[in-house]
Amino acid sequence: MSIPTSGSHLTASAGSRNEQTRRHNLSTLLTLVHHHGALSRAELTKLTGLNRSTIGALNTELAAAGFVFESAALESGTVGRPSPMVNPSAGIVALAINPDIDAIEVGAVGLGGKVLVRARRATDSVPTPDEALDIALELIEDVRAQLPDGVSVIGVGVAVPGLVETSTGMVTRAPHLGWQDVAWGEQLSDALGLPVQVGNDAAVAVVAVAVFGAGQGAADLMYLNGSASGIGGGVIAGGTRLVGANGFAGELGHTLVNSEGVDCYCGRTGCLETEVNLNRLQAAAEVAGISAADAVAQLGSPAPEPFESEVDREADVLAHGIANLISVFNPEAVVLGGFLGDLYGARQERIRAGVLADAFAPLGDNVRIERARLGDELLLVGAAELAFGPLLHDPSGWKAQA
Amino acid sequence: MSIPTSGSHLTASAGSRNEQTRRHNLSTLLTLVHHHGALSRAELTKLTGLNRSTIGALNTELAAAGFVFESAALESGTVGRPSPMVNPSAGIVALAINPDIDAIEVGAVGLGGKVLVRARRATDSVPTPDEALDIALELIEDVRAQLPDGVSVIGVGVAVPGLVETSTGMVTRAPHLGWQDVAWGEQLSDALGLPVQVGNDAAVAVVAVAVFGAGQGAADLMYLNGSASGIGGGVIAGGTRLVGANGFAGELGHTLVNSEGVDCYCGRTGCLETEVNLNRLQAAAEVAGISAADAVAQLGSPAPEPFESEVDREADVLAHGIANLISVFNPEAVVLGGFLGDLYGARQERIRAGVLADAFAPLGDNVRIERARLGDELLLVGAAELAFGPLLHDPSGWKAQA
DNA sequence: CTTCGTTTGTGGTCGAAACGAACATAACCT
DNA sequence: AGGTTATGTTCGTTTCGACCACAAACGAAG
Repeated sequence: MSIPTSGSHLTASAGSRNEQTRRHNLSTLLTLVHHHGALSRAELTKLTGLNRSTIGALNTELAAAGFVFESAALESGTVGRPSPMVNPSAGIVALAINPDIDAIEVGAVGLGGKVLVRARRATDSVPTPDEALDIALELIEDVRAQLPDGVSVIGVGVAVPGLVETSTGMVTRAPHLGWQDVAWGEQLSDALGLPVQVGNDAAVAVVAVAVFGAGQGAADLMYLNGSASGIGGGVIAGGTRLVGANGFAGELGHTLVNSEGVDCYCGRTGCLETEVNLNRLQAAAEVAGISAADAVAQLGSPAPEPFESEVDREADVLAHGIANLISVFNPEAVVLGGFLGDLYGARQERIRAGVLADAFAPLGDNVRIERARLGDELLLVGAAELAFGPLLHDPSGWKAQA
Repeated sequence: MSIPTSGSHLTASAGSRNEQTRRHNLSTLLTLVHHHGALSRAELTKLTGLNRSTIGALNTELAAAGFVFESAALESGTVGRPSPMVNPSAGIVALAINPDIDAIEVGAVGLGGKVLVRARRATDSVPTPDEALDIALELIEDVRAQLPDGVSVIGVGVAVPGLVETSTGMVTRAPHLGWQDVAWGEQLSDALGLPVQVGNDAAVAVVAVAVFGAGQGAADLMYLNGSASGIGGGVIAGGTRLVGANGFAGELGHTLVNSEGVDCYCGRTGCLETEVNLNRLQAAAEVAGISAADAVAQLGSPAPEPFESEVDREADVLAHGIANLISVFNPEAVVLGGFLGDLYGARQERIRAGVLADAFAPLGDNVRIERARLGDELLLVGAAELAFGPLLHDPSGWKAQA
């Protein structure tokens, strides 16, 4: 027996130069510190397998560029010379924007993934692209004004509820916003003079979950988010987000869960999102004398029929759907956000048991099911991650700007 | 707007040494030549982006090790000095083994993916692990005897119809063979004194499809294979095989296609494999006066009821199932093998139309649906690829043995 | 309480590995 | 013969690791 080879890329192509090694190592180091938080130099040496000298040199370069700073060692209590900590610099900031149907939200996120400043403006109606752009620019001004002196904004990440062409920043189709073929990324970039990355909100969220949220550390992860507009989601497989040939992979809301179910706008019948559905939950709540607005809050406590049975039904269908997807992806963790998280909170045992009963024998046993943790910061953190991408990928290319 | 970042690994960790560059480049070159076939040095230069000098040096090293050989340039008809071709050496061979319920098959596959020699022995009953091992060893002796002098066997790849622990070569559970917790890989390795890699047959097949078969060149690919024992499959996503946390991802035969369907042994109801099923097809054939053995052959030609309707039904369900999976994976190509390939051959338009009608709007349009091409060589080529893995990953590590 | 050994880790210099640039040359077409 | 495309070789640059000297913590012995 020898080296296992699974997981290697089948399509080899790009050659590697000598200087790419440096780029890769700088990227690795900065990414580690950004995702994991402060790490000692000794820990970095162990994690990367690189030589102390090399770590030292790389570190000096990152510190000189202002991306990290060193601080005194923690009081460890162990023998030996203490190793200084390498911290992500909070002076490096990404702006995150989330235009949605009822509000525009903007945040400033520091390297390390902490949200430093937030601003939100509710809108009376669904904003047009131009309105959203104007509001976003105003909010950005507010946010930047609140940032301490000396921070440098390295870019902007946008999370849009719709299909996005990531390479151009074009919003191809955002049905809930009513946007179509809008070059929002380019317009924003022109107005700000900053690089802008645009992504789908679910795709952005799953990255946040994987890097800073409940899915931290899992290389294989499913994220399902329930909102008024349906169920979105995303998948991390082998440490990489599942993208698909056209960037549309991971439409988990449209997996079949009940052939006898309700017709879905996607043209099919009995999709997960038509069967596990916030509107249906709220409708049942109102019949039971609970206001639609309180439906989610009431999930935990005993409630009159038909609300109780509807909650049970949705929990069962959700479990069935998760089990179905587990046999496809064999994930390490399943993270539930939005009202799916609330549903799970209220029917944890029922859903867990349903998944175990339904999933292919060995797969269900080891799966970690969890609620999303980052709450309303999820999209901001994820969008910022989009903006941090180029920096993390090639720190040396950014030295000039810092 | 700037560099797109999708597809990058979220979990950075391993540092890169200077010598890894060489390993990576050698690997890239050898993999290109192995997968793509003979390439000129100039083409290699363009594909890898490396310097001519470097390509020359790498090439010399690979040739010295005996993995490739140079030959005269093709008569191109273009101006300029002709560039010599770099060919995969057929003197480097991997052995491939496929123990199945009714036969053991062994093949010798050369670098470049060509099957050089095959041997097969049918068994009267399902072979025990020991029986299978003995037969395999005999067949291997036959095969090696037929190989020309001077070829070197670099390893063995095994495709097993069951769950496999790839790191140890342990067959955890192979229900159709009735094997459980068999250290087949280790036994084989001990008997032969060669490195042995064991993999699941579907996983192995999808790699063959992606590298040498109908899915060639597709970075996002779904493969579905129909056999008497059900529907197996695998997924290539972003150029890598979908593995999952425990190596069990891609159980595509157990996605739900009909909640009102037949109970499946997996515990659920209406799985793709219970609804699109060879036995049901054969049963319908017999009622229609066609022998079970001829059922698949009759797929193309008009046939009496109820066979005709059963074929239509299975085609429709297959289309529905494919559409469902397309919305999850957004693949570039879908490849159908076994009787699914025959079914597609007979009902191509119907299945295509069904997929288009059912799939999420933009996703179905671009998908290439194809029949598997490598036929009964598929598993051998795939298993050999398993054996080639370590060599392709690190050619310099193998120089000594050549 | 001081001292000294042990442990763990940093800093700096030097050498080795690997790739790219530049120049000279070779082979093909028109 | 001239233009075009490609190879081969030498030399310089980049980058990492090995090695040696030294620093900072703990703890045991005097």
